[in-house]
Amino acid sequence: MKGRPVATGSTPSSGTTIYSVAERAGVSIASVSRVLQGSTAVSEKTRLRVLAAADELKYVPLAAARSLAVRHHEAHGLVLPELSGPYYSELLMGFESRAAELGQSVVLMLAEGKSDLVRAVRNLATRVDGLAMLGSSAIPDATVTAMHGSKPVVLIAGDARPDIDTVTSENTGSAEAITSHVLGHGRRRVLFAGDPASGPDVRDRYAGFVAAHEAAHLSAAEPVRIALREIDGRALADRLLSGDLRADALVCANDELALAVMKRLREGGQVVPDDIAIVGWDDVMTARYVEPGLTTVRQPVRELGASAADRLHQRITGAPVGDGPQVIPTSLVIRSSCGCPPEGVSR
Amino acid sequence: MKGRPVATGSTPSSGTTIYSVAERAGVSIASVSRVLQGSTAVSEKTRLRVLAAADELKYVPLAAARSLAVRHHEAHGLVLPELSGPYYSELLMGFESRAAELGQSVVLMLAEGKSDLVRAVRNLATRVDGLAMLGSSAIPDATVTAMHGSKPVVLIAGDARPDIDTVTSENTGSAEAITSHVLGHGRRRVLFAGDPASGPDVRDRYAGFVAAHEAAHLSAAEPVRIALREIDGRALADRLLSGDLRADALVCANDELALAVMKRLREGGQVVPDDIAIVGWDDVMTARYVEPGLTTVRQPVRELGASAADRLHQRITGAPVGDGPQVIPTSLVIRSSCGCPPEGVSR
DNA sequence: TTCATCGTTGAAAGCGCTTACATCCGAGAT
DNA sequence: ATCTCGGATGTAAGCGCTTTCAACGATGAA
Repeated sequence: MKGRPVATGSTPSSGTTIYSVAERAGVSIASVSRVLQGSTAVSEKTRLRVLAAADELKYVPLAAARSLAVRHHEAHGLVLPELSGPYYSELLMGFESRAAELGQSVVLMLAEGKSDLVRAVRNLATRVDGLAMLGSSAIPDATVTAMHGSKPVVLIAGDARPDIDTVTSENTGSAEAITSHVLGHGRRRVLFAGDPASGPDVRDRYAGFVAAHEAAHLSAAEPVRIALREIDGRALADRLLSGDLRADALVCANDELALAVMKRLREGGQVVPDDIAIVGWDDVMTARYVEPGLTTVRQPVRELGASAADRLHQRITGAPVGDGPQVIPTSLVIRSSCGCPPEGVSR
Repeated sequence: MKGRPVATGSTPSSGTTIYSVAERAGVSIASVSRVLQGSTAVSEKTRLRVLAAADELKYVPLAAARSLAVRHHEAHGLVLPELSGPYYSELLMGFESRAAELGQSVVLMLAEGKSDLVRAVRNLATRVDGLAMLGSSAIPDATVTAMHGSKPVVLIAGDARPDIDTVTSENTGSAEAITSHVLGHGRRRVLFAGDPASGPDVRDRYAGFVAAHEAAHLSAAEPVRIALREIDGRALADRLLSGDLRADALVCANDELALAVMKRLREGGQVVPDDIAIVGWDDVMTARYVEPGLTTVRQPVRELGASAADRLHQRITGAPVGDGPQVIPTSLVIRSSCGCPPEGVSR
């Protein structure tokens, strides 16, 4: 027997190592490891003894030690800009649950407030087998490029780069659809709210907006370049109210913005959709609670997250992977803020 | 020189170990480790050489190896039931950002959908220094008890147990305040919606509800024991509409419920607050968008999360800690669903 | 009875890092 | 010039686990 200090037994589960289990079962640590890994070649007898011992001691192998030995972590990293609103939460839920199914832990990091992001990400990378990150402007390209090459990386809702895996939801098509829908209501002075430069999502949505106009032989207005928060929406509404900006319809790059505009506009005496139609993106909870209900594009964000976890895992394990970016379809949900009669059905 | 296989240099940052750095700097790995730990006793000269080498190689120590050597992980575990709605997201944001400030990674786990939760948690525990978990019924007591004793555990919004650290937001007092407020509007048939058995939060809120009645020499109705989701709210509204239940005011255990009830009631022709007053809990985004605005209790959830991270870290490092459960104050935000005139101010 | 074979098992070598501990060397004291 | 002391550095022993490799019976064949 090796003259090795052994757990005192004072602490229940912490401090119990593979040595304790081996001792208790009367076998070598190699055997313990073997049965716990479900490995080959262990007699049924020792199998049982070890299992019993492990069970009594509530033994769970220390992740760090295992990682060191097997040279991977059984963990996925996820970096998101922040977590307000339903979008990222849903994404995270999808990601976590799929990762868990794959036996992977997830270590999460929020970019917001980190002063040295690439340092933080690089540090995160030392404890996971691969990274999924959101491809928005909140996470600079340099950050992802810095990681790529050393560990598998998948970009969520990011730009399709030939060298990096991407999962994204369909944007241009649904943008074209929702814009056409608005145009179909006879609106002719329609504005797009959101900054195409803020990320691929918004950029593609604006592209769809333009495409819809072209399809109708109309010319699309320049985007109103603002951020997507409530405060920006209020500001936009004020410009509309003051006549600084004119429009009979507004395609907003997300619901938060759309909702904020709508509220302020109504406070200012405008009526939606009669005076101005408004549509958004995401189908947040509030969208179906406001009056009129907000017409919007629903993204299966949860699936997006799950896809990201899947793709990442495939890259890590070296499984065969389809090549192009994976795109998840979206759907239009029609309510009445676009000009449709109330009780409109989603289609 | 040790006859040790050294990184090939083919992969940029992965594969660079402390050995590569040492070699490049022309020093021993001990020295490298020393300067990277900011340890004592390194000459300025080697310091610089090592720093330079590490920088060129983009070296970051492998977390697992370090963990194994120093016997801790520099990571906090967090287990939440799920992530829908703003409550958990906010909590998570607060937790993550404080943890990051403390130099801790956070590994997240969602209870929802895990078939063997205690196994999952026990596994999680092998890669973190301590665990924070939400003290709701979604996470059975057995789970937390299983961990407690082996690693530091802090319960969020859980029952104050003498043996376990708890951070929680104030419930009973604000419940009493909001209930009194409703009573103050002359309502006499007020119902509480939510199941006190579903967790300490709801239980304490109901306690406050009762206390408010007692203070007014009224007798409090039994709680309407339902879950806190939209669907439950709709069902409740239907019972109200059908006359199965009668009330002139409703204190809901969260906003999601309140909002759902309110919407359905109005669809059914009731007017809020004239026919029935409704108040909720959490101050979600929708609460200020609906008509009438929802009177509710705002919890500083983010702070709650940060507190949890703090407390956990104190326990892990063995820092001195105040003893009782830490409770975060809440505030009433008065809008008009309670019967106050529109443009009510929060107080 | 002897030998080859195969299934089981343990010894031991790492995985990459930290950290006593020993060693070395130059500076100040005598 | 010799001795002592202390700062800087290297050596090596782990941290807890996996996994190769060799050793060990026991078994069936010859």
